[in-house]
Amino acid sequence: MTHKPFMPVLYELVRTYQAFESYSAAHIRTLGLTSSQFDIIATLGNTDGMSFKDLGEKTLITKGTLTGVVDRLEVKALVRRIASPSDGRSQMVQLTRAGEKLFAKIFPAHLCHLAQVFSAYSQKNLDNTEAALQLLKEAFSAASTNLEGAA
Amino acid sequence: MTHKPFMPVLYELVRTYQAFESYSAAHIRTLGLTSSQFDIIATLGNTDGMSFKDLGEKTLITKGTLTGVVDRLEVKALVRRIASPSDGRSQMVQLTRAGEKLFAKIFPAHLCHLAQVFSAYSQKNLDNTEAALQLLKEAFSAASTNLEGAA
DNA sequence: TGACTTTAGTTCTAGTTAGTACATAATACC
DNA sequence: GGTATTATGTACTAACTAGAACTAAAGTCA
Repeated sequence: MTHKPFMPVLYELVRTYQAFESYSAAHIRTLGLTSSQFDIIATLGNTDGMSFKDLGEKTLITKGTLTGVVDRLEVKALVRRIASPSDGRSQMVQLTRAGEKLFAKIFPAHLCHLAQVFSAYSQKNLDNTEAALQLLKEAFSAASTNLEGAA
Repeated sequence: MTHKPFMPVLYELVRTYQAFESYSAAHIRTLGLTSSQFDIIATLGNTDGMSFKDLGEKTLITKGTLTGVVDRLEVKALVRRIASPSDGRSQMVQLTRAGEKLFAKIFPAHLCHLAQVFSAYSQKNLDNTEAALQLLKEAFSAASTNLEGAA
């Protein structure tokens, strides 16, 4: 197996992700946040708050990292921690009034920034791209599962 | 503009990239390297070395980061810095004997690890995915250029 | 030749990242 | 009820990250 026809796909995946990240992060930085911080604000927006566990699952930020990101947002008074009423181990994270205000201001602005990327995309085009990515994601997921089975 | 049909595409892009990164990095870690370090070794393999500038362009690691990654590889005696003969500002980075040996050992192993992801992919499937990603990458690139023009 | 600009790499800062070890709380089982 | 296991969040480490300020070496051009 000397020929590796899948390498261009991986190359494009990485470059495309980096292009997205750099395009998105540059805008978010002008709003005074990092990508991770924006991610948290956006996930908490229009909710009553959620646990670290849920927040980590939605944003794919691991719990160790999440502690630090929430710490910094708490210093900025954009989120607060409150104890879970039902589970003594668990903390809820929710937007403060200032956090909600920031969310209402920057979330639509960022969507608008992103929309510019897709001005030339048809719905069919979007669907195709989404399907291709979904398939690839599942291929990684399946390969990971195979490894676990072997171990 | 309340409807954002492009969001699922971005969601899948991020999840797919993370699935790749986590699948790939877990394997590389068992080989004793980080993803960035592997990236450098793989890029330098089968070359006579290259400048920091070229290495940064190929791996998309920014120069400030690159200094640190190369430092750590130098401590492991896998790469060395040598002054450029033609440019007094420039340093060449090249694999040491040990670095070449490691490259010869782990690069094929990692390709093999990655190949397992694509076992169910046809060539046509690969081509479609690559084309979709390329188009998306160019859309980000075009949107970035528009911003610069506006600034 | 001398002043200005650009380029290459390093240093520094603030932040994110995964992973591991840990304390505490909840649950399961006997 | 008491013990073992599991789950939640925190603390810590090593590494990566972008960005900005800096040094030194080229290049430019008058």
